Amino acid sequence: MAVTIKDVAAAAGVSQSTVSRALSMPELVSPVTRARVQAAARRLGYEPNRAARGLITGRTANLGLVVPDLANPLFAAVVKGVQAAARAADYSVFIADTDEDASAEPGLLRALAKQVDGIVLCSPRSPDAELTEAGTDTPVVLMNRQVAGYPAVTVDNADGMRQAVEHLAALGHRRVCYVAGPRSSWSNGQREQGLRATAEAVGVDLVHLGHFPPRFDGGVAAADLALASGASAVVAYNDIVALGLLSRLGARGVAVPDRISVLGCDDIPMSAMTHPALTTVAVPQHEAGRAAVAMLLALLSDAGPTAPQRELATQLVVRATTGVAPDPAALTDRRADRSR
Amino acid sequence: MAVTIKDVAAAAGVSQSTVSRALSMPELVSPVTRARVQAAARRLGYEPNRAARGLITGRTANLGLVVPDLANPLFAAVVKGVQAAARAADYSVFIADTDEDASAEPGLLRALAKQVDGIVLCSPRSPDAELTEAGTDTPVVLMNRQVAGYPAVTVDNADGMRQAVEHLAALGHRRVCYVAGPRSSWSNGQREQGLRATAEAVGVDLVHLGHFPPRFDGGVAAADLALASGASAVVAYNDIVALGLLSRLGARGVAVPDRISVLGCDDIPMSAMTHPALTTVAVPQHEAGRAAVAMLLALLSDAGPTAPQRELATQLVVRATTGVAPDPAALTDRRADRSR
DNA sequence: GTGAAAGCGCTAACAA
DNA sequence: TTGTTAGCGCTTTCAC
Repeated sequence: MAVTIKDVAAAAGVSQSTVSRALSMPELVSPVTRARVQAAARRLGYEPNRAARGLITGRTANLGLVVPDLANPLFAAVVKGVQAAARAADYSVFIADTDEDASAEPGLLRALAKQVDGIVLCSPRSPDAELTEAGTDTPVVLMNRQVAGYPAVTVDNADGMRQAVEHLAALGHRRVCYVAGPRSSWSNGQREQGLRATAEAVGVDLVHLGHFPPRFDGGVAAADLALASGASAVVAYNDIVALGLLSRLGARGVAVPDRISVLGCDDIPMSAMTHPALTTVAVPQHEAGRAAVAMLLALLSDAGPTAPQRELATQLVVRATTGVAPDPAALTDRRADRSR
Repeated sequence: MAVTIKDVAAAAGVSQSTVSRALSMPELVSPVTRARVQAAARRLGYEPNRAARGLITGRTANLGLVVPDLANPLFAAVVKGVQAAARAADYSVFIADTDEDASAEPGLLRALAKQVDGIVLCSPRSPDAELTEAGTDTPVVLMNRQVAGYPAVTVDNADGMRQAVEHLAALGHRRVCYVAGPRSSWSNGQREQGLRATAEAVGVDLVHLGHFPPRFDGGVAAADLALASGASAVVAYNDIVALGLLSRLGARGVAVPDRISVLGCDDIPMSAMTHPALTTVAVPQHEAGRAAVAMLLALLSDAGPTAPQRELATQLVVRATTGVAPDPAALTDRRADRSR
C-alpha cells in the first residue's frame, strides 16, 4: 500500500488535519510544525491521493480533451499545447479520440465529464445541437469553432485568407480558385468568407470548387478541376489537401509555381518538407491549446464572463509554391490548345 | 450535484448495497429487484463515481501512456491503438508527452503511477537505468524496446530489414547504405542487426552512415553522403529520415529510383503521399498499442508470466522509390566524372 | 437475497 | 495554531 496521510501524521507526531494543512495551506500552520510535517512527507515519499482529495473537494485536477483524430498533425499540435498548459497548472489530461465519428461524441463527453473539471472540445464538424444536448454542467471550451453561449478559442481564419489573397494579388494573380473543405466545418466557412471579401476588395476572380474531404485524396481529386478552372493560383482548405493537389499536379507534370501557384492552410510540419515547400497560412494551434486551458482554468476559479472568446492571429508563411502569375496569354493559349 | 448511488437506492426503494450489487454483480441479486434498480439507475442517468469506487477497490480504471512526441505520426498511431483497446475495456487513458525529454520521464512516471492501474511506456531512447529507478509498483509495459524483467511489445525490426534487403537484392542492388538513427535507440540497434545479417547472407555490401537524428533534417544531412557512398540504394532509419533524403535528392536533381533507390521504415501516412511514393517497412503501431493494453490488462487480473513479451510482424510495402539497380558502369562513370 | 455499518484517503467544519 | 469529527460516493464484510 502507498503511504497515506495517516503515516505522515504518525511520523510527524501531529494529526491528519495538520498534515493536510501543512501541505495545502502552509500559511495556516506554525513554521516549526510545518517544517516537521514537510520533512516527514518528503522522507516517506508521500503524495496525496488525488481521487480521495477529489471526492471531497469536488475537483479532480483532470482536464478532458476531445479531438477528432490524433493522427492529424493539426490536432497533435493542439494536444501538445493543452498538455503543456495543463501540466504547468498541475492538471493531468484525459484525451479522447473520436476517430472522426461525431456520433460517438455525446457518449464520450458524458463519460469524460464525470472525471474531469473541464473539457476542451475540438470537434470541427459535429452539429451544434449535439453540444447542447450533451449539456453537462462541466465547463466546456470549444476550439476552432464558435457556438453561441460557449466559451471558445479560435484563430482568425478570415484574416489568414486575406493575407493569402493579397499575397497572390501582389504576385499578379487575377483568378484564384478555392478548394473548399467540408461544408459543415466552421473553419471552412470562415475561410470562404475571408476569401470572398478580400478577393472582391482587390479585384481577384474567385472560383469556388468543392466541397472536398479535408484529406490528401480530396486534394488529388480537386487538382484537375483547379487546373481546368483557368485560375493561376489555388488556395486549399488546408495543407493536407494542398499536398494532395501538389501530388496530382506533379504527376501530371504541371510546374508549381510556374504554371500554377498553390497555397495551403495550417502550416503543419509536413508543409516545410515538401519539394517545393508549401506556402501556407500558419494557425497557432499549440498556442490555441494553451489558451483553451487558460480559459478553462479561469472559468473554474472566478466565473468571469459567461462565455469568453479568444481569437488568435494567423500568419502567412511564404515558401516556394507561390510565385509570380504566368503570362495570361500563355494560359489562354494552353486552354485554347486543349479545347482544340 | 450529480446523481449518486443514494438517489438510485431511494428511487428503487432498496439499500445502497443492493444498488451496488445490482450494477456490479447482478447475479447476486434477485431478478426482480435487479430490474427495478437498473430501471431506476437508467431513469436517473446514474453513473458511478469512479474516484469513489477507486478509493475502495484500489482500481482507477485509468491507464497511462507515455510517448516522446505526439506530433510524431508513429506515436500518434500507438496512441490511437491504446485508446481503442482501453475504451473497449472501459478504461480511460492519461497521455503524457515528454517532448523528447527523457529526463522528465521519471517524474512523469511517478505522477502518473498514482492515478492509473498500469502504464504503457513508449520511450525509445531513455537509458534502462531510469526505468528501474522510477520503479513503481504500477505495472509497466514497454513499447518498441526490451529491457530484462519488463513486459514488452515490440515489432520484428530485424525481419523488416531482411525483407528490405532481399527486396533490394532482387532488384539487383549490390551496395546498399544505411542511414542510421540514434545510437541509443533500441529499434535502430535491431534494424542494424537485421540489415547486417541479411546483407551478408545475400552478398550485399552494407555501408553504415550516421548516426543521424531521426528527423527530416537528419535525412537531408545524410543525402549527399549516401550518394557519394557508391551505393545504388539507401535504407533510412525511418520514413521521416527517408523523406528528408528524398527532398535533398530532389533538390539536387537526382532521380529516384533510377539513380538511387530509397527505402524507409514505419509506413507513416505521409509515406504514401510523396511523389514518388515511398517504399517502406510497415510496423503495426496501432496493433502494438492494442497489444500493450491487452498485456497490461492481463497483468492486472491474473499475473501470468512475470514479464510477457510479444513481437509483432513487420511487412515490406513496395511503392515507387525502389527500382531496378542502375547499370554499375553508369554509376562508376558518374563517380569518375566527379573526381575529375 | 438484502440491509446496516465500516471504511477507502482525504479535506472542511467546528471546537479547543 | 491544532485536534476532533464528519462525510465525500462507493464497495464490502457481516448480520439477518
